[in-house]
Amino acid sequence: MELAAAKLKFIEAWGKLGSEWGINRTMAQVHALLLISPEALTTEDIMESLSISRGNANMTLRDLIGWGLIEKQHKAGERKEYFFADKDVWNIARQVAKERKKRELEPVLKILNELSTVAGDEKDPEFKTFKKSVTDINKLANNVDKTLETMLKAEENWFWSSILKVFK
Amino acid sequence: MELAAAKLKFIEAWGKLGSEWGINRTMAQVHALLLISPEALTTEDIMESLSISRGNANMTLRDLIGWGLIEKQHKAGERKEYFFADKDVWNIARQVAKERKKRELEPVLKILNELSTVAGDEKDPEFKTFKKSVTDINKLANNVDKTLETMLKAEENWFWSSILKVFK
DNA sequence: TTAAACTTTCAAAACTTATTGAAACTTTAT
DNA sequence: ATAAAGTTTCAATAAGTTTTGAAAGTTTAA
Repeated sequence: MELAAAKLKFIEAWGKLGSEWGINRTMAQVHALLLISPEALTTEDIMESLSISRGNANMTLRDLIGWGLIEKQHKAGERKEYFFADKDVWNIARQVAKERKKRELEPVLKILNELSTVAGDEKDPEFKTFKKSVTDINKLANNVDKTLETMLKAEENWFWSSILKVFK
Repeated sequence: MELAAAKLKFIEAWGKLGSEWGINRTMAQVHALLLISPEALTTEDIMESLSISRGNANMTLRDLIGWGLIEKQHKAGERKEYFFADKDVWNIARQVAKERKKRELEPVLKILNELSTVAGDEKDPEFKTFKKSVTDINKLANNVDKTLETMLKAEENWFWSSILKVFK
């Protein structure tokens, strides 16, 4: 396979994966483009490579900075802003895990805790079923939360060797 | 908090979480409703509880069956079909993990393997950067795949106690 | 201070996805 | 065989999301 074709395929696949995970396609594609680019790129470069408008490129770049996945770079003597992506895939995974934990898991944990306080008649099947589901989900969510917490602090090699050793 | 209010809140929260995870809101809500319902429900019950149309209810129920999250139930002497959800939260988590692995992770692994075969000049920064990203993502994805594989086979208590023990 | 270079914003348009509702279809009981 | 009960389909529509592009804003150099 040719490098040029492989790049296109990679960008496309990353975009698709992103959209299945609630990250918009363009954002994932811009990230992919920067990830495989050895040099920092300008807004213009990105607009051209992906055939997107200036407005779209600008918003997307801002979002990616907000997710901690890319950074601005200033080149001495140049007006233009350049963007580059952290190339360390473990950092990327941690950064995404951190953001999703904050944006999604934590609000859910908060609600589950509230819902655990519901009072009712232990003889009522409606109450019992509700309580059991909420309690069980709460436990699961807490375990996920603790595991993510560990992941955020961990070195890649240590993390996987620990997990895979136990499970092999 | 009142049981009735708590139920509504749970259904709403589950729906929101679903939509953040690429599962449509209605599907997540129907699942939530069945999860906290001690009895199997009819299409009518669901339509009414969630104020959705017959067509939508029918499609959503079919999708949930496709995900292995709910089942049809026949009551002796009744024409109507009833639906109920597996109440075991670990089973649900496994089922979701299994489907997403199949639908999302496996296609990505396939593409990554194709992309790893790309040939090029080791001195070319374009090539080196591309190759490194693809290789690193491939490794990460394989580790996730193995971990999920273990999870699919595991008992809940064993799984979490193994993970949390190592990480404490 | 001015104007060129560049960035940001946001309302409108394009696109995508979800939902409705009525018609077609299937099953069952008589 | 028929009609009642129930289920499924799908074209039309609604709702939601993303993208555009032009105007407004900002920064820099001369």
